[in-house]
Amino acid sequence: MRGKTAAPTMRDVAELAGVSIQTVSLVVNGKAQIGEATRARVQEAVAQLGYIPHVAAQTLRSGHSGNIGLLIPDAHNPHFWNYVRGVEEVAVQRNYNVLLTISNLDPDCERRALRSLIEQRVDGLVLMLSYPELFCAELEALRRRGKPVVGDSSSCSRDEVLVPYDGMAREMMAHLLGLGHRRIGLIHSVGRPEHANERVAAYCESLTELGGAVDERLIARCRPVFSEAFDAAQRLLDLRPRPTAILGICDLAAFSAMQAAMQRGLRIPQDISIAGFDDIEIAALLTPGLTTARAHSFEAGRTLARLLLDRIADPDLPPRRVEMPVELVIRGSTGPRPETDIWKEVAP
Amino acid sequence: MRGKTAAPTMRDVAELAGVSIQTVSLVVNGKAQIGEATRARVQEAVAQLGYIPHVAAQTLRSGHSGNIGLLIPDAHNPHFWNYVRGVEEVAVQRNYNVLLTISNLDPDCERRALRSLIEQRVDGLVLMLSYPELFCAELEALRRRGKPVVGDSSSCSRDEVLVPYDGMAREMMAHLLGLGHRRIGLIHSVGRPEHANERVAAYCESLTELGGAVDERLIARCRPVFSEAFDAAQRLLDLRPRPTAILGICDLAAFSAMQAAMQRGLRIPQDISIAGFDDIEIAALLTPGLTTARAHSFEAGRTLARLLLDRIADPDLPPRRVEMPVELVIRGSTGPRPETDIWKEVAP
DNA sequence: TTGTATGCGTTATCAA
DNA sequence: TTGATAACGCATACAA
Repeated sequence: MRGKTAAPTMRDVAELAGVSIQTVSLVVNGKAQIGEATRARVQEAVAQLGYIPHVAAQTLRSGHSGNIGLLIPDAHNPHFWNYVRGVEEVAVQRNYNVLLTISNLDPDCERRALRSLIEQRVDGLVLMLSYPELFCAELEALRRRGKPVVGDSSSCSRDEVLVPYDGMAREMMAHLLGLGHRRIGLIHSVGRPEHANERVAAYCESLTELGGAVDERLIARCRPVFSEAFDAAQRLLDLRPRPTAILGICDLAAFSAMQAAMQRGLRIPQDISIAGFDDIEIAALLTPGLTTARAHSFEAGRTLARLLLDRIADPDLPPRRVEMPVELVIRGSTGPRPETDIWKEVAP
Repeated sequence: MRGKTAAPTMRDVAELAGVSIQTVSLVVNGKAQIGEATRARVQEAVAQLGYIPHVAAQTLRSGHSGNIGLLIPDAHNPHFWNYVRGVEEVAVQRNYNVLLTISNLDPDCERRALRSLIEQRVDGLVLMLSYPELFCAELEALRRRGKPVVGDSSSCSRDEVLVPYDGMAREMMAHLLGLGHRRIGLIHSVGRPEHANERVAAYCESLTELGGAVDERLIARCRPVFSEAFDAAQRLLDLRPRPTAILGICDLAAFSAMQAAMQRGLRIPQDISIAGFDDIEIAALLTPGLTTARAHSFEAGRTLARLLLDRIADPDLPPRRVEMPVELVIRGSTGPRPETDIWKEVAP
């Protein structure tokens, strides 16, 4: 009794109910008017056999799979899980499944992930590509085949969700500058140097607009791994004069800065201010709470899914572009530049 | 030029290369020795057309889909994302894809999720069911059809990964009792009352073994949502005598307790000790670091995937059961019971 | 080594 | 309203 029992098919149901396969199909899909007696017999047979439709067969025949593909770059960052939650929620509401792939910021991973989504003939894709320039051919092929793609601005899709990191970064810098900070460290912990460059640009421009020059040493570059961001924070804290504020390229980077600062006995925000981007859930749970710029990632995920599913439903829809609002969340981790400034600490 | 172009099939490749479909199949799958010239022609045709195999057709024909299903209960808890990361990593290594579903601790969601995984004819399932008793029929049907299922102990699967919450809870209680704590609050924030009952039992037994009685008011029950856990913590902190320690049923619950305590100006651990379970990444990032019992969830996810894929590869393997180690992680959030005990605060 | 034929489970087209 | 039949893209058994 260990042998595999094949799953029942429509044929089995049809035989048991004494009808044709076509009738079963119509009943199961509710496609046509079926005599009450027949419908009941079929439904009973379905229940009795435990019949469950075979999606692969449906896909092969009908050309649509009921699955959408989702590719995220980094499974360590809660920010991206929020996207996943949003996409999944909307997909399920509309009777779609989500095929999740994670590129881990690696080009080969990303290629394999994208390819496997295409092999699966997903009905559409939500892509957050780290290496979009590598996949122009694939994306073009998807377009030709009528498979919609949505994503952030890097995905060159017809529909897109814009998270205005540029404006968010400017407001954040205005906040810090308004508190009197001038030596502001930036932890640029990203998958590749080009990432988040609008945030870096806003950082630089905000500083130069005040007449200052950008001190390159204040920009600490590293990979998006906690340990590296922590080291980057240490390097910033070692600078003399020490920065009076540190801005993380994301909340995770800001956390590592908070921890590095606290380990040195620095008080936040009395001795040093720290801020990040994204507003992942724990930003509010830290002590002090982390000042950040909200990326609305859950809502962005929901929106991405909606854009995608709407386009799947109607390919002729005009292109849409949804811009998330800029929203600074000021919490306890930022405060005025210390009166007793750190200049004093400069070694002779 | 907006019309959909159908994806090329093996037939197209065969025509372009001037060979039969069978030859294309052999080349693509590397199944047999093919003449060098023929192989080259086929590969060129594949590249030229951008041919990508159609998984649904392969599934239909071969009976296996190359996908495994994963069901997690709660997308808000990083603990479960660690499982996802682990499962995904191993799956990708072995050329499987992951179909992710989230039940959100809701029975209907869970039913729909499980059903859709079955419809997809996934080759196996990693299930973390919240309502296993509702799905006995489905699980039995999967078993009959040779679709392996792995999961935690609730899934009644042949292979399983055991996270010894019982032992973890006992060690945690020993740690707290050893620090002198006797009035220990427990935040039981779970999807349904039965969940985590081994932890509750260990809590109660550890206390009674010392001769004390369990004060039911010290067990604060709520749903696994941050706001509710926070309220539960408030209730515990309102008790007089106030507990000298609070144990969260998971790190997230412990966080809310930390925040509630800090908002009242209580110092951790001088005034109150706080501990949790799981050791999610941020536990180490908080100030103070959170004492917790490591659930090894990433490694557990990897193990689950390995068990599943091994069984898919060889259904006759003997059943396996992997038990994760008990590992307490003592950080700064727990300390000796305050000398100045809170008894003093008792209202007359 | 390569080609031909059949069927996987379903849907769609056509007849009845 | 219902039934028979073809076709979706691929893999496999078998023949050449």
